[in-house]
Amino acid sequence: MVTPRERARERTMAEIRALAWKQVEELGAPALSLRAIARDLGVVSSAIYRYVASRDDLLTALLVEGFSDLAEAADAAEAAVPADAYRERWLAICRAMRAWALERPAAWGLLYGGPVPGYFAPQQETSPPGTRVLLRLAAAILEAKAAGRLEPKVGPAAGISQVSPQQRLALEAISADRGVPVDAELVALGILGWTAVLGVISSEVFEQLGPDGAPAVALLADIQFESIADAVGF
Amino acid sequence: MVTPRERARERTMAEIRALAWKQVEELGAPALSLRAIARDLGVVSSAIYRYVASRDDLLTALLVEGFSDLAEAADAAEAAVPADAYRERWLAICRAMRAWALERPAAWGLLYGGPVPGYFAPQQETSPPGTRVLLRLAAAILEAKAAGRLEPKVGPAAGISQVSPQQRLALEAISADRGVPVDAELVALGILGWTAVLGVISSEVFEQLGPDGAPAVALLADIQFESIADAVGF
DNA sequence: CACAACTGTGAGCAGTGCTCTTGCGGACGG
DNA sequence: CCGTCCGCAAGAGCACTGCTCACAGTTGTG
Repeated sequence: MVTPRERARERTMAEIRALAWKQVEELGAPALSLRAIARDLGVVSSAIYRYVASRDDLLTALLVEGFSDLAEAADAAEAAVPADAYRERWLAICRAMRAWALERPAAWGLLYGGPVPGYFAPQQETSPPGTRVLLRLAAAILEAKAAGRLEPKVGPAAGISQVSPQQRLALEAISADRGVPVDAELVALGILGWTAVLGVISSEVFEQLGPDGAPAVALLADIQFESIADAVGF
Repeated sequence: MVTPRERARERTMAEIRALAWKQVEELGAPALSLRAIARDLGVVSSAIYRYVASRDDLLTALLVEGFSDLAEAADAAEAAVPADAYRERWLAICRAMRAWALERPAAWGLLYGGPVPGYFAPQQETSPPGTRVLLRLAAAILEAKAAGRLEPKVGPAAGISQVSPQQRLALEAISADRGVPVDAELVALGILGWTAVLGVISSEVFEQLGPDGAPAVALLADIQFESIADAVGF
């Protein structure tokens, strides 16, 4: 039983989220203003607090929504690739992440940029959607490994350097927490890939390569993903 | 001829910058408040504007100072390593960057995190100090290559994938702009290393790996630098 | 129908960046 | 040595922010 009131409330909530995204994408995450949303909504400023407890509360909601949206884009891209084309699955996710980030740079900044001042994300809420993409990438690596189709080119997994015993213990404990027991070398490899991908995308989105560095990163993005895939061993 | 007045002014300026850094490191970059600085300085709020034109102006000054400080830390670390130990030079810079970032997380966020809302860095001012570290890393690669001591393990430079003709043209134009003509494969490799290093450090500093992901990244940071060095071909 | 829950109003507090006018005091030229 | 002038600080003020609270109106329900 859904009353008209509930329907109206839900519509208002959706409108608030939409306006909030608009603000974030136009002016950046910390410029998010509840009063401005109220104005756009044609309502007095204090009325907003009937719908959202605080600015941080709204920010958390956006964060969760953003992570979920990104994860769904990645999932969709991955689903379009045969399950046994491990490298292509991994690359498809990377490319989907990049496309999403370029389409919504401020949203990417909200998710993976520096922390918003004074705001600390409640990890119990943001963590599940926030790790979805990472887990998909990890799954591609694990499945490739299980199928004997992974030949890492760098790091300990390639036999170049070594994971110390303490590191091994700590890493295996962490992956066991996640429910998927894997060996330390693979965890190291997965995290290397993840951080490298984040670095590639963030460098492009945040324009961290000096004046005319941006076009270079743009040109190279796909080559970089391929290179990381090489390194991981696909 | 330096008047006492100028000395006093310079002292006040330095104090303002110090207080500003303190605020940035305690509360984050966008929480930087000129009024708060004035309070700490024991002066009325408007007096600050005798020293700094605007909040953005101060932010730019901090940005330049931060980049320079980081670059000097990196230079010092590199100088402690023999010039022909290319891999170690490159690793020393990476480790210095990470140490600096962990020591001053908010400062790292200011330099390499998402852009501060509403603030657009004047690239002509921030770019020269901002690219110093990148150029040092690039120099290590170039010199290693010249000495015949570089064997890339991934990407086009390893012959795995290819740089398209248009990409080659664009990349060589860009590196020519910088004054150092190098071939496209090396540029791709250098940028790959740079973005990967940024990704590793930012992931750790910004805690982007979920709840207990941070310790894993911390444990792995050095292994990741080694792996990236492997990939680049040191 | 009456009561209760929900929604919107407007005033108000404390904080922000930034501008403007006013006045003080040290530095400098005659 | 004195008067002028300029650098500095003060304080009021504008427009904005998040957030709270007492109040009024509307709507749903026992």
